[in-house]
Amino acid sequence: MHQKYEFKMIHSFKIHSLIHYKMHLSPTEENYLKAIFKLTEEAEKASATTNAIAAEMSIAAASVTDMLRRLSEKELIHYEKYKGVHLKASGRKIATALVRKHRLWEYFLVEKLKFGWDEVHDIAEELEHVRSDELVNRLDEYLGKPNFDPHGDPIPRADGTIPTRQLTPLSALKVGESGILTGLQNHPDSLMRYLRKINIGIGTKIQVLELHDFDESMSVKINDEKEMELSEKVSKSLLLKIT
Amino acid sequence: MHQKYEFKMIHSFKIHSLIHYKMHLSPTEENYLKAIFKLTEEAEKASATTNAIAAEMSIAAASVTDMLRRLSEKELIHYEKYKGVHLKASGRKIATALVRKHRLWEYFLVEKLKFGWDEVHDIAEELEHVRSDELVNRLDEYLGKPNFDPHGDPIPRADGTIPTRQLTPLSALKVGESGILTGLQNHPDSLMRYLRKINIGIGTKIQVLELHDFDESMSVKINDEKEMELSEKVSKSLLLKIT
DNA sequence: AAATATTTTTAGATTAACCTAAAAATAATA
DNA sequence: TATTATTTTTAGGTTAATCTAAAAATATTT
Repeated sequence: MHQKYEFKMIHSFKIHSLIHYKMHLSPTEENYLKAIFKLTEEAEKASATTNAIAAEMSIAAASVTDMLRRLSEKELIHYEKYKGVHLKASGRKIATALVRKHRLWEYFLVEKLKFGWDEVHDIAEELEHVRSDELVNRLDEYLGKPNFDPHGDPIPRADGTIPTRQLTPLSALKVGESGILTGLQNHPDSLMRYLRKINIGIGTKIQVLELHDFDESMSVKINDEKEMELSEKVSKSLLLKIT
Repeated sequence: MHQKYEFKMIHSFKIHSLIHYKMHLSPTEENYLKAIFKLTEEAEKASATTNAIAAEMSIAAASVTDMLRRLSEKELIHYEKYKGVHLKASGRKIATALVRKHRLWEYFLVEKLKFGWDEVHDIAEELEHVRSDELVNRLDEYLGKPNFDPHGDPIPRADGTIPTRQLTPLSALKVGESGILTGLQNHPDSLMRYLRKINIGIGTKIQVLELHDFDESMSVKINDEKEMELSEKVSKSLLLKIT
């Protein structure tokens, strides 16, 4: 009898640290990993603060602390009290897979279902939590294994690597230079609705005609046709492939 | 001051009974409505019992009672203690919309992503909870507004109506008669994997060659080519359009 | 109709994910 | 460096959705 209990105790270490076929995370937990990914890897910061995560997710800081403790127990993040947080390899893997799913679904929504690029974010936010590797792979195949989503953001590949390109913000161009709009620095709804309205999108050719040093705005020519003014804020948000 | 409070009290009735632009339900609540729909409308029963719902959803009966109280408060179901439950119009609307979404996604998965018909149920179960009317409508359009899903089940239309057909179970056919497999009485995974294995699917022609009254099994000819034996259980599950 | 069996509900707990308010730790400033 | 401000954590509470065990209601059988 005593032997039996001892046997049991010796083997009572944490199982999930050995068997990690597939950890089951709630959509909420996945969203935390995504937020941390965005604040660290994508923004190239060493670590994310509790407050930054709270702001990113629009929840109270106390809730974040709570969840960080739990994600830390699951070995998905590296977290020390008061010291900020970053992803461990296992957490990064899950986060990139989520970004991959999100951007593939956005591609599907725009290319196949003909949604506008400013309409797809919230829907993809839900679709990305559907759990099926087979689904993602077949979707990828069906869409022709795209490398960039409708906003020009890179779509992480199945192996976790992320396609890159050399892009230049429109604001860095000199008079006479031109390029093709290929990505955005960031994409708040307001910017995307604005670009849609003035008919600028991924693939649009933009040439700098004139620079106004008073407010850093510029006059540009769109697709060799229309002329227009772009503010500093907009020109800094547009990433071009130089032609 | 007193007046002000009185004014407030007079207007403090339940708001959700007036403003029902779009009630926000959790996936869990949606699943209860779907289960009740399946047990009443689809099975043509007057009402569903607590135990039946619990069995359908694989949860404890006590949990069901709890939820029935809450769905009843939201005016989605008609529920009296110990008397069983059925959907109110508002609940039925939500349930049919869910079935519509589920079956459209199944159609997408099979027709576009080339999944087998026995692989799509669980994935569609998640996809059906993605909340966007625009998405469903565009998906419907993209798929060519299909009326039946890959299992032959009717896809409810946007207006809530459900396409119908006159189908006959294979078990009711006499020797010599034949038809095209057009639907299934029910579709447990086991049946679908079996049918896949023996190469029978929607559209397959089946002709009765011989009836064996010992066990109610039958010999049939498949697509005018292959002969095989089908058990009573299988022949009762296959719904044909008589040719 | 009484006894027994079954179904359903109630009571009381648990867990995840949030919250607010207060306390503690860290960072910034005088 | 002492004080003040900010950030983060802790403490304690809430709600949704589940559970088990016990009680109550309904149904079935003798």
